[in-house]
Amino acid sequence: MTSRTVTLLDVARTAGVSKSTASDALQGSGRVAEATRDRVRAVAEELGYRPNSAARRLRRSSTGAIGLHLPQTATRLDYYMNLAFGAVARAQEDGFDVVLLAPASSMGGAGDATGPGGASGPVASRVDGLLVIDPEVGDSAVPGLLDAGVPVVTGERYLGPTAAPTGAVICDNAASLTALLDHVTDRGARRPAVLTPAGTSAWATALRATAASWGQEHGVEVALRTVPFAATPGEAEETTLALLRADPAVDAVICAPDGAAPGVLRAAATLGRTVGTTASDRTDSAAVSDRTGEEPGAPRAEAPRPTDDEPGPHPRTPLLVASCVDGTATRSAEPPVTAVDLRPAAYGRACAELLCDILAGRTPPDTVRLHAWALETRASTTAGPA
Amino acid sequence: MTSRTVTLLDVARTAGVSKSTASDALQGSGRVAEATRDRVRAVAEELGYRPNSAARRLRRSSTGAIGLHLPQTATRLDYYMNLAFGAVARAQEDGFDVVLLAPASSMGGAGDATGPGGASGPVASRVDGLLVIDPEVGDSAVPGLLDAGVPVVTGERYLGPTAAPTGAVICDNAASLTALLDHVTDRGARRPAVLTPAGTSAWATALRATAASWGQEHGVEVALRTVPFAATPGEAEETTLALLRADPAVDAVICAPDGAAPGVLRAAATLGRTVGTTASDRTDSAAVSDRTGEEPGAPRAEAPRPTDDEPGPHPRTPLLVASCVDGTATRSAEPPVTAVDLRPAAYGRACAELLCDILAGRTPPDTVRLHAWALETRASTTAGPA
DNA sequence: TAACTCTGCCGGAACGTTCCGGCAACCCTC
DNA sequence: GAGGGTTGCCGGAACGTTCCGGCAGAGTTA
Repeated sequence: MTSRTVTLLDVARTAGVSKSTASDALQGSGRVAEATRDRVRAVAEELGYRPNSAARRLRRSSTGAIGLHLPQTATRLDYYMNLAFGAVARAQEDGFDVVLLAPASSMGGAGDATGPGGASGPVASRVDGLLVIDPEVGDSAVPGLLDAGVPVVTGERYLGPTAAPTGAVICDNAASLTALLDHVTDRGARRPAVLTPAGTSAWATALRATAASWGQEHGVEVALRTVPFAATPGEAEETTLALLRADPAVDAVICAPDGAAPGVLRAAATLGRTVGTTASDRTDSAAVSDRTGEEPGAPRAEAPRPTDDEPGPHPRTPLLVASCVDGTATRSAEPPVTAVDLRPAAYGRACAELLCDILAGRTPPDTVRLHAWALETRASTTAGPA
Repeated sequence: MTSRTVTLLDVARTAGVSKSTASDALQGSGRVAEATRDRVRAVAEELGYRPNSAARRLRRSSTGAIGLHLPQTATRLDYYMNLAFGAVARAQEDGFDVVLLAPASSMGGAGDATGPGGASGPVASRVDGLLVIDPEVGDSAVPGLLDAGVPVVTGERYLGPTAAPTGAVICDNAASLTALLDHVTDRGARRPAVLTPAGTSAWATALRATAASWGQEHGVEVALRTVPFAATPGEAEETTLALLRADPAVDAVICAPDGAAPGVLRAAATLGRTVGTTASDRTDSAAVSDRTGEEPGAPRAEAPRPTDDEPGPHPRTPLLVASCVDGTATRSAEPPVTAVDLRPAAYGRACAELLCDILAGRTPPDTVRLHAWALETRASTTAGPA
């Protein structure tokens, strides 16, 4: 247990070889006899040799890290948290660290010559590549990142003017919203509504376009309302209340942002609209009660679903509810909400993988890959008998 | 616009000084005439000089980055997202990058000698310091991080056996839960319950201890139930249902994990328990309706609160609901839930700041700082008129 | 055996920075 | 006008790696 950090030279000396040979042996480069290689490896292991990453990076002129930029508005979405950790896991496999970029960061162009005590250099000198997730045209940090001089992979395309081509992992958002609309019409909806996301991300843009075009193609009038990119339940509730009051014939609401979906459910409850296809079949509440109600003496409150015996002005058709993004909110809502699972962790992993492939030269820097989504059908659009 | 990257030597030559002087001029170190300093700075700016971080780090033997470890179970909590970005913002001010550590990562001890294509070195050689947030005793990654050989700041204390002392930013969780219990009893609760978090984090441990001791000190019997560290609404709902059925006298539920609070509300609704002190005063729903109900012709559904005209077995006292952590879930619940705002962004910032101070030698490595919380009183524990 | 081609290993030069010691020149002061 | 202090600048040596060119020696061929 030496106090000094053990260097490659120490390993080489102990193994009785030169540092070049030691390096080659450990790296697998150069020509080294198998016996020598094994010996050096053993010595390195025994001495607890840890390559100095700074030295290695200096020599190889690579930083061993990739930057991750997330939409600043999205701080509160667990979606991005999962995505981030997916990216971290994949990047680690190629030996890359993931550094979290501050939303305000960037400075890609030739601007500030690193002030006295100032922040370390520009992003280009600190990372080998960049992951830019759901880039918004309005995000001032994005253009600087896109031509920072390092390979970039965007999660969803960047719709603004762009100089250099970038890699991208994209989702077929048109297809997923179409699937959602098809699903609710299959389930009987005659007049669906879509709460489309505001903003200039490719995701939001595609959803708005699809929401508008799907109706024309199917001869169905689709009601449209816009909600913030990362809408809160309150905002969705407000919008849904206004929507359903203005147009009581609406029988399905597709809420794009996942976190906001509970708001749609609350609005439905307020207006006395049953959620799901056939209210009579719904036994979710009973199922929950059964699971927890093993204590025999407990007053088995036959509590009515808030939406059951509804004394509203006039009977209404049930309301189907779905979301374009799956997440904790949709999964754990009551009833659970049908949603498109974008599989954020896998998505982050795919982005990191593409970037790693580009950095390793395994694929061209403008490669575009498709990320698969999955429709999670839940009680909010089905009878869901237990 | 030279294609070659411009180095310090280029700057020095152009400015007509030696590289030493150029370095001193830009760093503010050494003795340099003011005129020279300005000239070098100007040249550097003009040439677009960017210091090579790898070289700098090699020379200074510092990496310019700090690692951030988050509880693996907490991937879905926006709390940690906010905390992370707070830390990033603060770290940036001292020129540090924040690298996101994979939950499975670590490898602090002398174990694996960086395999051929393997991940880059151990965490100690990649970062100058570590931020370990809400360390759980059961987290296998934590011990390795704590004695990785670099300064560590923990967010909340680590309760396991620890070799080297670390810095810490802590919250007075006992005080915050006490405040919550005092608050609900002030508001009339006679028999509060606490849904304590499972796990071995300092936060969870302190809450459990306080929940148990507060009752004794106040001569009040506090009902206790344990829920997962990052419980879902469904889990909280189930637990609350069981709790309220077993003990209908419970008139306040304090749910430790923020994301789970809506589940308590759902359980209350199911059992026909009004949430808040005086149900008759509640006008939240109407307020929402007013805001959205501009359209005059819209059928102004006089939808009853699901919890109003309650046909439950027998009349019940209203239920107060609160949470030990504030977040999107508590803020946007219906009604909004009183919670302790741990101010995660500021917390992350405080952790990063302490680590920066330690790394800069501005404070001893075992410094402990207190982070202030704030009680956010909301409708779930008040009459909340409008 | 001379002329080759491999194989296995090594020396040394980078990579771009920081920092220490030194060296002129200048300014005091007696 | 010699001694001592200060100021401004410089040369060079690290830091720990990778990688290129080269060099012995063994094996192969003529």
